[in-house]
Amino acid sequence: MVNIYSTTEEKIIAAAREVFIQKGMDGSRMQEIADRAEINKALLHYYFRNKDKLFTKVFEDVFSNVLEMFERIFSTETESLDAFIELFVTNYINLIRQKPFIVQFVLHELNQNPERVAGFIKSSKIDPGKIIALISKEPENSALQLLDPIHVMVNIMSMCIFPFLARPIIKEVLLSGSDEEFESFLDIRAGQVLAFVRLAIFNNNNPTP
Amino acid sequence: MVNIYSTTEEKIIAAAREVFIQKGMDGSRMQEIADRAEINKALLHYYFRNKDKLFTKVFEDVFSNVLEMFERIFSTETESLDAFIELFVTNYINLIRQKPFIVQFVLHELNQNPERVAGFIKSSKIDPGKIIALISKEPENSALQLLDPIHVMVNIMSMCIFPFLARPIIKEVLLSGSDEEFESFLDIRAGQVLAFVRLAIFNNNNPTP
DNA sequence: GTCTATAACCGGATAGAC
DNA sequence: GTCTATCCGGTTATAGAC
Repeated sequence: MVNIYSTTEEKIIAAAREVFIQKGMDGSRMQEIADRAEINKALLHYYFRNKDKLFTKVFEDVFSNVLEMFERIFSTETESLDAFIELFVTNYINLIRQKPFIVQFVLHELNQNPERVAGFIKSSKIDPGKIIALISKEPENSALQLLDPIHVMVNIMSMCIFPFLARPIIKEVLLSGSDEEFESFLDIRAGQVLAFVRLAIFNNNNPTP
Repeated sequence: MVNIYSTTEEKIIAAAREVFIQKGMDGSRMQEIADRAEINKALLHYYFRNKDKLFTKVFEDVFSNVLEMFERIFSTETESLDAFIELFVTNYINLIRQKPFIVQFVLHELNQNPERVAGFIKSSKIDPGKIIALISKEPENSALQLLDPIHVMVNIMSMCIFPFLARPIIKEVLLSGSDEEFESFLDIRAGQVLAFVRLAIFNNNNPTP
């Protein structure tokens, strides 16, 4: 719930985040946000003139979390493609695991408002060209000569993100329904993805020495 | 748009599907559905007592599309794991490409109403155990001894579905923004996923003879 | 079955006191 | 800054004629 020691504005944002994430922009009610922030509705409008501005604020806060992590990863110097992929996969899965709601929230907004989200990414310091280049210059004996670097990039992202979106299906249908089992699934997820990718593109399962 | 030769009920469902898919349950207006079906609002309530019942009807129709395809795939006898994966990947990507809206729609409902969707799947003839078993009994020299079959299954599904969810990001950030380029991306997607999976689990890129 | 008109309600937003 | 009270537009849903 909402920390009672924070300022009113922080309480509002925290409450709004909870509600917006769970119900989406259209499904959320200003009344519910006010209740959860333990203030009244009028005060919401005092701090953020209307629902749309409040939503935008919350979205930008949440999305900047993702962007910062990406920027951190993309600006880390790595000695090899393998090292970069390891960095990417482990950090990404870790972040999402800590804040699983992010994925759904961003994806929903992505489809309501594609230009806005794409704009955010483009105006960040993230440069996917860097990895595409890294992948492209792998030695000729590697499997990467058969694969399009962009598809490889998409493959890696897919495997990191998708399980969090399909959580209920994985939990109920592939596993046997318990939360603990899904957590165990996540415990080994990064390792499994990494092994899968290494087998596909380096033909072995060894990290670069 | 809506076929003028269909019955009123069909027109309503077609119109409702368009609107619900684009705006979600909460974002949709009965008025817009009525306009698009070229009838008036009262008639909506005559055929489907309320918005919720109409939504449920539309969702069940759409979701049964996916289920039928899965059931078809899962009941096809294949001679090898490789053949099964090829069947799965190509059919799945094909279906989604024809009806890209399905993914987002199902995923949204999945998170609003996890039990319902999981229930649908469970009560279908789909048995993921069959593939898990197929994967598990691969020869000992295969890479599959290193990988958890469930994760392999999730990997394959992720790579098929995710691109349709992240479409705007792939289009704007990884490609250079044109729809044609995204379509070309999709043209080779099934082949790329298949090659990636084969490299990972069979150590080569050859279909079973 | 289909329509017009309207009831009933809900939710975002504002006025104005403190 | 925070509250109570209220307005007002929009949306679902129904009544009732044809």
